Amino acid sequence: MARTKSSSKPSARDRIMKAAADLFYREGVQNVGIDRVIAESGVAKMSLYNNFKSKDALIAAWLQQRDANWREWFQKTVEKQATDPAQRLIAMFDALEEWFSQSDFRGCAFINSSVELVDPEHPGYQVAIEHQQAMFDYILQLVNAANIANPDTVAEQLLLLVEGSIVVAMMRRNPAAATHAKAAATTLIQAA
Amino acid sequence: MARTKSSSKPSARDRIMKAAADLFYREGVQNVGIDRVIAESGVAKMSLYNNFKSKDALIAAWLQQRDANWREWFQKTVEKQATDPAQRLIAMFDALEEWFSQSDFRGCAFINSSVELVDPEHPGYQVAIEHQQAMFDYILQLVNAANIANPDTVAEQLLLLVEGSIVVAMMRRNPAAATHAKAAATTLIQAA
DNA sequence: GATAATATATAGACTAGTCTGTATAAATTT
DNA sequence: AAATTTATACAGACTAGTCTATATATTATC
Repeated sequence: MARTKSSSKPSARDRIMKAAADLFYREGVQNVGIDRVIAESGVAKMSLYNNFKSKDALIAAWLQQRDANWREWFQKTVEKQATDPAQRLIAMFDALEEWFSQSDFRGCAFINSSVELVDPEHPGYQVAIEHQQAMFDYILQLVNAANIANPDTVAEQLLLLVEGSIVVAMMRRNPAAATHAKAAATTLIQAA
Repeated sequence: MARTKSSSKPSARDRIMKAAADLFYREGVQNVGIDRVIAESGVAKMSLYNNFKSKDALIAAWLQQRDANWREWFQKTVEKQATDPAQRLIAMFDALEEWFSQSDFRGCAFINSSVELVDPEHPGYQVAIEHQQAMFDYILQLVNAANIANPDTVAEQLLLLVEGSIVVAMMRRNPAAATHAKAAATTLIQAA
């Protein structure tokens, strides 16, 4: 966290990012106004607009940061559970279940934001697409390392299970979707 | 469509429902204001509030109608393509591909609306959950008819492929997710 | 068939509040 | 003293929903 040199309190930018992260994820980018973000972060409105040129820019910055943080958490959680690539593919769904079980789980920030933003040209939508692509790339990398036949096809299939389980877990508010996705993934990997 | 006896023009309620269906699906329930709906439907504001007690009620009514219409289309499309239950399960993904390929495809109205509405207690969110449950019930019915072992588990897995392919097709604006889901479904059904 | 009663639809002003973004001046920090 | 951050006010557009009053149909009664 960037801090001002001698002060003990995080910079305005960091406080804004933290408040935006909480509020945007919990209630959605369109349901949270700029006034809520500045109230929660305890920052003046002009400090927000000095650090971000618009709300859309703040949304994009939040999604960029969340993409980095979330994928780092996901990959670390997967990789500490197994070393074998095929087992790591399965471990993805244990990581997902852990995520789904968190009390503040409210689905995928990137799916949610693309729904809310509507316009694929929105900078935040672009980050969301890149996040999904990064997830695919990670899965593909594991599939390749596991020497599975038709790696691209299998990676696409596993991506569907990941995204599908997120959506189902969110709507039902029930993490069990991860268990079903794990079983399906096991079958698909064994068949390939 | 309900019409007044001698007039040729649809009732105000029908015009509102049609305009709401177009706008809400295309741009999302939170991005479309009541004024847009009345402008598009050519109806007075009071006609809207005489027919629906609030915007939230209109959203719920739209989702109810879309649930009925969409599932009727889906099941008919599936069932005219095959009579064998196992083949019908696979045909679901051909129907999805047809849907994904429509130029106005913008994902699942029920996933999208639950994201936008946030609150699970919102009447529209409830309809969305019921829609997903109805999709599960339909899949389970076909799985049972096909005499597949562990029908509940397999139905859950196929639901993940359905929902996952919708989300991926939406974000990428590419219907190919249906093809991958179809291949995965074939594998899962054969394995069971 | 003419008239009266009822329901529905209309236009548009209006309330009271939200939204993003800007401007300004005082207070604080370096 | 200079730069940053603060609080506050402001602009202008948008939000859901209410209200009144007029107009047009449909239906019921005579």
